[in-house]
Amino acid sequence: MSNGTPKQSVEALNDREREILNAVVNSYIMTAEPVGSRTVVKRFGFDLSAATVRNVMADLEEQGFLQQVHTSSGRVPTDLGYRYYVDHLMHVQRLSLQERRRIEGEFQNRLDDVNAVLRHTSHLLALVTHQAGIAELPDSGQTRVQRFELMPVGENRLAVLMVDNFGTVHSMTALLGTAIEAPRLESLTNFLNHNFTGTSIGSLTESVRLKVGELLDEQRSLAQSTLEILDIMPMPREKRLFLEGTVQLFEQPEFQRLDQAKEVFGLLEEHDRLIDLLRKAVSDGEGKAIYISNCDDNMGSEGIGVVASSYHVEGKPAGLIGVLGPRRMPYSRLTSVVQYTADMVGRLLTRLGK
Amino acid sequence: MSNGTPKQSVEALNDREREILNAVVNSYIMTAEPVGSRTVVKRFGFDLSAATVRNVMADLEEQGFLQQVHTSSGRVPTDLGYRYYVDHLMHVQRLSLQERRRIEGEFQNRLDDVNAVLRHTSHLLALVTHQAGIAELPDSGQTRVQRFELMPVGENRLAVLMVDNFGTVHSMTALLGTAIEAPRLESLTNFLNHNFTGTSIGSLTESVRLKVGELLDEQRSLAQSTLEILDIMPMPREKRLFLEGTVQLFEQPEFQRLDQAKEVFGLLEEHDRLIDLLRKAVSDGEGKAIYISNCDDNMGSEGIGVVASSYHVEGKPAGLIGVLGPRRMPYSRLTSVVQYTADMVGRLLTRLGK
DNA sequence: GTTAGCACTCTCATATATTGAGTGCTAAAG
DNA sequence: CTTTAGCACTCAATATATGAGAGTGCTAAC
Repeated sequence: MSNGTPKQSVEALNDREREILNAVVNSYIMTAEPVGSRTVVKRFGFDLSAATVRNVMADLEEQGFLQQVHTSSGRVPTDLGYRYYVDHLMHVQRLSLQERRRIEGEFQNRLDDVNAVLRHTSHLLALVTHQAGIAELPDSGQTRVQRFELMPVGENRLAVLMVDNFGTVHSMTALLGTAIEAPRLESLTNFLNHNFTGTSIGSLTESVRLKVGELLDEQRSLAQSTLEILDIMPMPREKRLFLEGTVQLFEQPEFQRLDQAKEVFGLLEEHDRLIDLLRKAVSDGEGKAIYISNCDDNMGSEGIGVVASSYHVEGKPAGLIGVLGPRRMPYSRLTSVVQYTADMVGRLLTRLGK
Repeated sequence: MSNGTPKQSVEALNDREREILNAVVNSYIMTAEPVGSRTVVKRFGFDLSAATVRNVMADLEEQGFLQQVHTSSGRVPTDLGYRYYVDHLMHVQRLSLQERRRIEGEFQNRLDDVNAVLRHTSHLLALVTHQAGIAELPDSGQTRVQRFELMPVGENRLAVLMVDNFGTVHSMTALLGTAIEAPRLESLTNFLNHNFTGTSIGSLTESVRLKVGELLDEQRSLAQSTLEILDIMPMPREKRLFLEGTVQLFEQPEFQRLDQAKEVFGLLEEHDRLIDLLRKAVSDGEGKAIYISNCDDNMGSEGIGVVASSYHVEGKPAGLIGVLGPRRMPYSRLTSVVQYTADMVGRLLTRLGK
């Protein structure tokens, strides 16, 4: 209604508008420079005059897809512009055979450990995309207990070891009030293995709690001990993601300004927020899993973009991987890289999980 | 001899020179601005005229302690100037009771795990000093094997668990060529525990290799298996240090220039280089453990300073902690903070190591 | 609907003057 | 011989003017 408000009501653009928007975004992605009307006709061979393009661009600006950094400079895509580009204009670039080979090749060696796989993944993503590569560890709902082992450590400390279905060993230390004697320890171990093998890590505490209620009196004390241990034991609050290639980000022209750079730097330190962004990408991006920062959600993540994809283990979504870079990123290429990599990771981990 | 060469031959400064150098360094540490002669007399109440101070400062420059960023600006300490300040001028500021209380208080809770202790330490250092806090894990020579445990994982994988004297559980996975049957596994475990309990982690592989030579034929095959496992098993190449508070660095005015900032950022990513710097500090600093970047050793660490201290476990140096910041740091305060913290950490870990 | 033309705007780079902090040097005072 | 006052000089930082270049919006003509 009012002056500056874009009329999004009819989001349908006509062919010419779409073509020009596409051109502007593409040009901006490549050069990081504001795009003018002349540039558009020249670089993309439009059979139109600059003046015409100018008119169209003015329309696009009115509709909120483009933006002038100042009166009379070229135009730059807004977040809405990117969104439209990503959702309707961009045609996902298939990976060349060469690129696919490269990714596959990188996954050939040493695949014996979930951590190794995902560290490698983040590294690979960073390498191939020249952005920051992120890889989240599998959801604790997807990893299941395969076996418990208890080891006394010192007088009143107990190491609780748990192997999950991926073969990763989780170790936690519990400080006990009273020492536990050897035979009791053994029966406790048996009790744990007998009752909780196959339980997902995420619901472990819950399961134990439930089980205790069901039990006969004879086993009650065992169960009680279990609870005691699990209560004291800090739940595996381990590293949740791998992050690599962050230095590359600061090569990008948009992060040359120090305030921007500092913001991103802060973001990279907070892994929880990174994971939130990945999640947001997957849910926002209608299958394309692209998040583009907009000023609305003030997550302190202005000016960045995220391409993410979830990897599946045994058919179920287990975790996320992705890349983070400036808002101006070659999404058309990145989406396929990320998706392909996610495929590989999923297949690998499925095999690893037997 | 030649023009610009400072005559370090007689490093002895007279009282006035020392006082003025001290004033300049102190002023620069506080303000991060080049210091002029007038500033010195005013801020430090010298009973001299600016002109006199000017002459002295010119002398100090000739001797290589001060430096002009350009003809006719105030002076700034050189690395040599800092070095002299740290070694001869600075009087270590004792910690206030309040500060000591704070540090002690922070170490009261949850001290059940080496990792937790050191993560906490780096965090604390960052918090108290407003610089980047670093804490290295105990030297692998100091941590000794307390117990082994072997668990089969899947068909041909073996989880090797090792508890060290601090109660930390190290777990590694070894991929085996052939499956190992249960009884053999047990004897292997016994073999390991019997022979290698008490060995330091650092020399473990070495010890095993030696032992194999000494053994009778009957036990030979066991030893052989051990070697096989240890060879395949990647040696605990775990996280070696904790690092926190890095964001604060970029508040400092010296890291406002992007090229400088990027350099430091790169340095922070490379943990090996950080540890080298800590070591360097401890060996350079004649008991004060302060490293000041100078252009000579081109470690890519221009413009930074490090205050470090080693913590001792059972009387022997086990690891390093410290802070990293711009070269201009309030060393007089930091040294005591770091040393006091190192004391605490050492005591804590000694208790933990029984 | 499209285009050419033109006036206008704004950034960027360059040149120029001004100010202020600080220096080096010299000559006089202690 | 040491200290100081005075003065000319240097240099960074700031503001100011200027022109070029890129790009726009608008209007009138095709």
